[in-house]
This record gives sequence, C-alpha cells and structure tokens, in this order.
Amino acid sequence: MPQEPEPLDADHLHFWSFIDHAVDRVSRELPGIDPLAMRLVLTFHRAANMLVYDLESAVHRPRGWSWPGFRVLFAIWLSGPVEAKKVAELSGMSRAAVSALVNTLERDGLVSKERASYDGRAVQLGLTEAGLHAITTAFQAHNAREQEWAGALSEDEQRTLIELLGKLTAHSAHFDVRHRT
Amino acid sequence: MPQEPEPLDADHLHFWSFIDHAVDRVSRELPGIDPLAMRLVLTFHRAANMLVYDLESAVHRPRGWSWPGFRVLFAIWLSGPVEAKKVAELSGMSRAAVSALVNTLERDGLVSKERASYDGRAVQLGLTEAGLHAITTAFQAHNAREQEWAGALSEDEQRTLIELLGKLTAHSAHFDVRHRT
DNA sequence: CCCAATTAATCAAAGCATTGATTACATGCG
DNA sequence: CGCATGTAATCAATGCTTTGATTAATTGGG
Repeated sequence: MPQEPEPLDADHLHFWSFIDHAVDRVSRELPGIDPLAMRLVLTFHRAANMLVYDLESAVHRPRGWSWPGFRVLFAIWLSGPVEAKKVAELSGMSRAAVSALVNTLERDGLVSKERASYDGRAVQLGLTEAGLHAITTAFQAHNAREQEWAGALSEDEQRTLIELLGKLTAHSAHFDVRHRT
Repeated sequence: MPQEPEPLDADHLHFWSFIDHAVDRVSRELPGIDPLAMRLVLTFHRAANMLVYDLESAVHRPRGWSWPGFRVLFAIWLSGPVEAKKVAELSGMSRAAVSALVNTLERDGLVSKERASYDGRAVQLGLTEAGLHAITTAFQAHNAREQEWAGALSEDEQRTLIELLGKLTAHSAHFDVRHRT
C-alpha cells in the first residue's frame, strides 16, 4: 500500500512549519537532494505568492483592474507610443498575453491601438487620457503597498536582497533557462 | 494630448535596463514614491516570474503536468492522507483551486479521494501508487533544476536570501496582508 | 429536540496564462 | 520582379485561479 494512514500527524503541520517539515523529510528520504536549494526555492515561491496575492487583492482588484493589466499600462506609460512586441519584452509577458490584455484595456478605454505607418504588421500602443490617469493613480497606491512590504527590511537589507535577486536572474543566463518568446 | 510620441527613445529600452529606467523616471515624476521599495518589488517579481516559468517549462510541462499539480501532490505526499482543506493551507492555494486540481489529478490516477468517516463534509486525499512514483520522480528533477538556480549564489548568500525572504513574509502579518481563505 | 449558524467542498463565470496554428505584411535572394 | 523566408499579431484550445453562490453536513444555543 502506498501510504500509512496518519491523519493525527498531519494536524500538527501548518503553513509556517510546512517548509521545515518538507526539507527534513525529503532530504532524509530521497538521494541527491540539495536541502538548501530546496528551502531557497520553497521560501522564494511562497514569498512571491504572498506578495502577488496581496498587491493584486489590496491594490488592483478593488480598482477593477488586475496586476497584469497594470504591468502593461506601466510599460506603455514608460515607453509609449510603443509596439506590442516591445511591451511584451519589457513586461516579461508573451506576445499573446499582451495581445489579450490590450484588448480588455482598449475596451475599458485606457489604451489606444493603431497600425504602425512604417510597418503594416506592427501595432502602436499608447495611453489615453483615462489610461494616463489610471496608471499614475494606481501606481501611487501600488507603491504605498510596496513600502509596507519593504518596511520589513532595513535599507541595507533591501539593497542586499535586490543584489542577491539580481545575481539569481543574471546567473540564469548560464544554464539555458527557458524564457518566453 | 496625453503623450509625446517618442518611438526612437523606446528602442533603447530593453529587458535588463527597464527597471533602471522605470525607477529613475517614476521617482522624478511622481511625489511620495519610495524608489528602493519600487526597485525591490520589480526585481523580486521579475525573478519570481523567471523562476516559475523555467521550472514549469523545463521540469513539469515536459512530463505532462504542471507546477500547481506538483504542489498538490507534494503536500499530500508529506501529510497524507489529509483533508483537502489542509492541502490548501499547506500549499498556499484556495480551496477551490485545490478542488479543481484534485479533479484532474484523480482523473490521471495520481490521487485517491474519499469522504471522511468522521465528518461527512470532508474529503480525505491520498496518493495512489502512480502518484507516489510521480511525485518522487518529479521531485528529483525539480530539485536538480533548483540546484541550477541556487548555483548562482554561495551557501552564505543562499542563507542570507532565505533569511531576508523570511523576514518579508513574517513582517506581512503586521499590516493585515491579504491572504487566501 | 430543533433550528440557526458554521463549515467543507464544489460549482459557475470570468480573467490571465500557455502553446501552436493562422493571417498579413515585409524583406531579400535569384 | 517574384517567390521563399521571416516576422508581428491574433486566434483557438486548454489549464489554473479568483470570487461569490450553492449544497451538504456538523454544531450549538434556546
């Protein structure tokens, strides 16, 4: 049988102790596991999930938008008028995702879309008046929430964290990391 | 008009310089912005996106599964037989998400589901033989990829990063962070 | 004992994401 | 010039996730 029933044991587990339990047990049971790398990714992923959920539900959904939509507006704001392809590159999304998001943003009157004069395939994206107002207003609320999160760390710790995350992303170029096309 | 057209300017922007450009310009244009908090969240979110995309496309999709499915299997493996509610808590997902994922995992023969004898509402989840094999095999591939990522940092740096991320999530309890129910 | 309130799970509708195919346009070699 | 190749955007199918409503079972106060 695949498992011994031990429901009472599971009751002692909770959100905060799960990572400890997982690292202990897996590194005892499976060969070739690096417990530190395991703990790093579990901790990282959990923190990222919490941050994304919080910003999404505390800042963006109450305004009737989404963080992905905000990211597209943000990229256009800082680089527009701009081609959809570049928005995808800057925001780290796929072209199809940008295309879908721009449809809803255009429907809501925040983004203007027109074919490029110099290339019949390309689409030029820009903000409308409403879009400009939306992104500047939303950004300030977004950053206020970012400041709450950053308040967990001293300035030095924040710089250290940024530096370590930068090393992580820079290193990924060395082992043919998969990336969106 | 909302924007000055400056398409040539945008051409100089790319994935790696976008954060610098964004922080510079936004902190000059908007009042009350904390540039360090902004840079921290942008860097964090970008790194998390790259990690998630890479593990998903390099490890899980080639096996015909997803990282969310893997997370559910992982939680059941370490705590099962277990109620769906606890799986949601341990994996940081909503109950509805667990319910949907368990349906596909059960359809694929990896998870067994039965009503709890002691509570007619609850569902007990366990791994099948195939599920146990799937999670142990997939976990080793997953951890091998985690080791690639962690290889960007020394052991001390990895511990520092884990500690800083831990501070971030621990602090979030102090400002009524939104969390899944 | 009974009914109101709570709780576990699921369903329904909507949004965002993926990959792979398709359409339309641009480019350049022969 | 003309056609093969490449590129930008979109579409189609599928999957994960959310919120809010619904169903079913348990619990507890009067």
